[in-house]
Amino acid sequence: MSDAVDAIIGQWVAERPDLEEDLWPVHVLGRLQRLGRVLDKEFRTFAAQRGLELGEVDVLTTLQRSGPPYALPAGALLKAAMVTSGAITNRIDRMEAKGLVERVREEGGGDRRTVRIRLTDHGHEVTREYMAAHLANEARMLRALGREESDRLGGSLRKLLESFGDTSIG
Amino acid sequence: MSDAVDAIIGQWVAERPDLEEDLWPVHVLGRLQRLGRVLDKEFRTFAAQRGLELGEVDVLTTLQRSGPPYALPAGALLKAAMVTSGAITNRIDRMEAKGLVERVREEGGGDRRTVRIRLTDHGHEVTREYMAAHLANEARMLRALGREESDRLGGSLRKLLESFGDTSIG
DNA sequence: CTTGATAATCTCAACGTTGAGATAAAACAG
DNA sequence: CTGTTTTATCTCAACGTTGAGATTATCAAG
Repeated sequence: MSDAVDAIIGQWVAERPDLEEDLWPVHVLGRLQRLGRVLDKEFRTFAAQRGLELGEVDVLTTLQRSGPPYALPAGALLKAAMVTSGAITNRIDRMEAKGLVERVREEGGGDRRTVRIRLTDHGHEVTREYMAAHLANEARMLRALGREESDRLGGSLRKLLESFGDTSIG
Repeated sequence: MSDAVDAIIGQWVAERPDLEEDLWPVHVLGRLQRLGRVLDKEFRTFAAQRGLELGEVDVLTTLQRSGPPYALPAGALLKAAMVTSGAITNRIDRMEAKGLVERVREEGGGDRRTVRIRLTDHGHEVTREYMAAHLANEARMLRALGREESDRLGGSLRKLLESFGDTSIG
């Protein structure tokens, strides 16, 4: 069997035979790049059908899995999401308007620069429903691979992420 | 060893123990999503250091590997790049201004709707230099994995891409 | 031919992100 | 204390993409 990346590599070998020995990384990184695009599209559509932006899902799930009191500083969210400060401000503005989160400033002697983003009751409910549907969808997407090969694949991907220094959430 | 995704899954298990059995797909898809972001950033920086946008590299390499006459209709480019028509028009506008490609309309009895995008001599040279540096960079990125595990990993990723129906370039 | 449907590209406003800079608070040094 | 540096967030213009619609050309029927 062959996929789109095999076709691309085939074209390269035909056009630039001198590169053939150097094309092996494309089997991994070309596919990762392509899978990134495909998954991004898939997840974006999935979120849109439920009235959410992918970046908003990111914030919702980060807050939910952080546990009580389901509130994090904006800085923690932008590191977890790997985006810039402008993007987080934007997302929170939108989500606050939707009633999914609320900005909470420290009351007592806390740091008055930080703004904690807190999941509202509505945000909690939306996130719970979303996660259930999302996990079912992910399981479906991996049907072709099976549990055993998925585990092996996950192991190699972990190794790769570690080698890139991606060892903590934020 | 553990990576950022292990940390994320650990948080979920602590907060929602009832989901534990359903979290296994995250080991694969969560890492793919995260790798997508990391690689995107890496490749984007790499391209920017050479004065190119990632989307422009996409067009350049697609044209180069397509072989003589190094010209494709705009429609072929947008399918290969998995973007919409507006994005391709934009990219070609920019790249034409940079002298990397040129729009060529069919002369004789050809289809006068189609616009062929042709790599200029300058575009050829830029692409050749870029590919050499890019492949060296990719080999470096996979050092931690080694050739053998890279091949196994590539095989599983191919299977996944095939199951998503990603089996041809256009 | 003529009509209608399909196809290829371009146009343009809306959208989310980036990245530099502004603002304000806290931490540190003298 | 006072002045400097660092930290946390917000502001805003520029950028690339999306997605719907416009334009122009081809194809299929009658």
